[in-house]
Parts: sequence; C-alpha cells; structure tokens
Amino acid sequence: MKHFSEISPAAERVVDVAEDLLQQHGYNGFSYDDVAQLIGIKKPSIHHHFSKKEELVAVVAQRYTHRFREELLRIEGQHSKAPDRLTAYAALFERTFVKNRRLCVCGMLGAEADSLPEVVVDEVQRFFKVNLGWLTSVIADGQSDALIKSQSAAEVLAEAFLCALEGSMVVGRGMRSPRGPAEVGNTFLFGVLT
Amino acid sequence: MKHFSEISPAAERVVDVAEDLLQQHGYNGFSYDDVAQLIGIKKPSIHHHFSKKEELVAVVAQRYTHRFREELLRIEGQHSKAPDRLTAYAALFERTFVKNRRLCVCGMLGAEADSLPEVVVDEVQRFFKVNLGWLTSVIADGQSDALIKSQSAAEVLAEAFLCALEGSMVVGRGMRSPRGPAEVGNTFLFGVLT
DNA sequence: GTCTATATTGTGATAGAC
DNA sequence: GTCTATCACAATATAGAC
Repeated sequence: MKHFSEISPAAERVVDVAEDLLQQHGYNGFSYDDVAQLIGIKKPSIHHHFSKKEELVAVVAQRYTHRFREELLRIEGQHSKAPDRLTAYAALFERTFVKNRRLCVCGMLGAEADSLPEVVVDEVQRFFKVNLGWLTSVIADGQSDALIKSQSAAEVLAEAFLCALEGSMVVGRGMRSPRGPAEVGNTFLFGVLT
Repeated sequence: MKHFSEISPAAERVVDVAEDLLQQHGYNGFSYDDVAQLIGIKKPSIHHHFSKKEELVAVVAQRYTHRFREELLRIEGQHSKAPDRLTAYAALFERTFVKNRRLCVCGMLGAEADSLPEVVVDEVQRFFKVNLGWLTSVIADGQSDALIKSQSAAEVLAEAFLCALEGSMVVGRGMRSPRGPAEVGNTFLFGVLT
C-alpha cells in the first residue's frame, strides 16, 4: 500500500480535499469529480494520483491515523495526569466536530465498513486499535495513581470512552445539535471514571 | 409524509428489505435495484410503492422509531427499577448488532446526515429525541430512588449513555470486533452510573 | 401491482495527447 | 501533472402497457 509520506504536493491536495468530503458525506457520498472540482482540475487528474478510489481513501485514513498519533504524543508531553490526558483526548474529537459537525474519518468509515474495500477497513481497524491501546494505558496509569476510581478493567473503560466520543459525533449530527464530544467526554470522565 | 401503518403488504416487504440494506450499507450504499432483486421483482415496482428514495427511507426510519417506542413500553412493563430498564435498553441495541454487526438505522443515517434529504434527517432527529427523552426520565427516576448514584444532570447522562451505545456499533464494526453495545452499556452502567 | 422500455445523469476508470 | 475524449455501467426516475 502506498504511504502518505511519499506522495507529491499535488497528490496531497487531493488527499486534503478527499478527507474533507469523506468526513462530510462518507465513502459512497463523494466522487472523484467532487474532488476534482473542489481543487479546480479534471477528474482524470485525480486518477493519475490515485488510480482507484479505495487507494485514495486508504491513504486518507492512513494519514489521519498518523496525525492522531502525533496528537497523542503531544498530549503526553503537555499533560502528565490521566484525567487531563483524557480531557485533552476528547478535545481532539471536539475540534473536528465543531467544524460543521465533521465526523471522525474512521467513525464515518466504521459505520460504512460493511460495504467498504478491505484495504480501507484495514486502516480503520488500525486507527481504533491505536486509540484503544493508548487509552487503555492512560487509564491503567490513572488507576495506579488512584486518579481514576473505577476499578473496571482499563481495557473496557477505554472502549466505552472511545465509543461515547465516536457516538457523540453521530448523534450530534443526527440531532442537528451543537452538543458534541467535549460534553459527552466530560460526563464520562467526571460522572463515571473519576 | 406517508405513514408506515397505511401501506400495503407489498410496500411493507419493500420497507423490510430497505431497512436491512440501510443498516448494512447506508443510504448511499444501496439502490432500488438491490431492493428489487432481494424481493424478486423489478426496479420500477419499487418506484410504484415509493416514488422517491427519500420517501422510502423516511418511512423506514419512521417505522423503526415506532417499533422502538413499543420496545420502550415493553421494558417499562417488564422492569420497574432504573438500572434494569437501562440494561434492557442496551439489550435492544445488542440484539440489532449481533445480526451481522447490523447498525442502528438512525445511527447509520445520523453519520450520513450531512448528505441526506431533510425528510430523512427529520425522522432521525425524532428518533434521537424520543430516546433521549425516555432515557432522561428513567435516569431521573433512578436518581430519586438512589439506585443511580451519579449526581450529574439526568439529561447529560442520558446523552452519554445513548452515544456510547451508538458508538459501540460503529467502533465494533470498524474493528471487526464481536464486542458490542451490551458490553459497553454494562461498563457504563456498573462502572459509572450505579 | 407488476412489467418492458427508456430517459437522464453520475460513477469509477482508461487511452492517449500535450 | 493535466488535459480531452470516451467507455462501461449503475443510479434515480418516468411513461405507458398488462
């Protein structure tokens, strides 16, 4: 599979626009022509960079996961206590959602996963694994430090937290509500975990 | 808007199949021809029952919400304590998910809401409002009876619970994981609320 | 209620010139 | 890297016969 770091600047603009359309309309909700028109070039030029749609979307998801990992590192550098790290984590989702109720790339693709090419689902799976792994270790640390009082297994708490954040974007969009991940994350953290 | 209770048996079969396809592939992921082939008739026959796709999907969502309300009533009849009612509520989502990781109709439509006709989004919004209203009153009752210890506002707890359940289907599908709403609901209920 | 036939538009994708 | 031209097909939707 092509790697996002090895693509040209022109191809990167394609990925930028595709990411945006994906978050707003989903895999089956945008076309090569939509991407082309937003950039201001023609459809076959998109095929020049990514011959198949599944390749384009897989690269979008791949880069999205990479950037998420960079953010996780940044959070570790900026916050040392588990509750602060989890609040900052929820803020990542909130930042996406406040821009026109954009969905998480992998939340959208996760919903559609049943009718998606395998290369795409593989990337989605990787995103969730990375996030669950990180959350699990942060929560386990919080339990050791007695900053998180719930004694449920860190792994299942991590999953519930991630699900609440992903779900908040879906529900917030479906309800046309301004309420998003930050609020739901807060409820979870201060009504449940700590 | 057409009401699901006033449609013919033939039209109802169309709604049955459309609901299924919707849960598996989303609004933009199934076609009139898919519906026709699964029933064993031709595409224009579907148009005879529902001239536009948005009308068909709106009726699917409408009936889905109605059936959900019937289930909520049933839960009220079978369980009197708030935690039991919430566990039974999570089981509704689990029942959907265990069938080939099927998504909640309105969870799927909520994710896609940005590129959906307004008549459809209206129904999705109604579904979430109905569910949040019911959950809020159940949780408030549980707080009065001291069966739910969290003192956060019932409304925000309701939203977090619903988001966790909807999100669990999205994440479970994206991870190709068998873990679903029942487990996440459990974590929320016994690690957070009670 | 179902069909055949068809209009119209959009889609992912390719060939080959510049 | 971008273009024009084009293909093959699938989509929603309509007209009109049975």
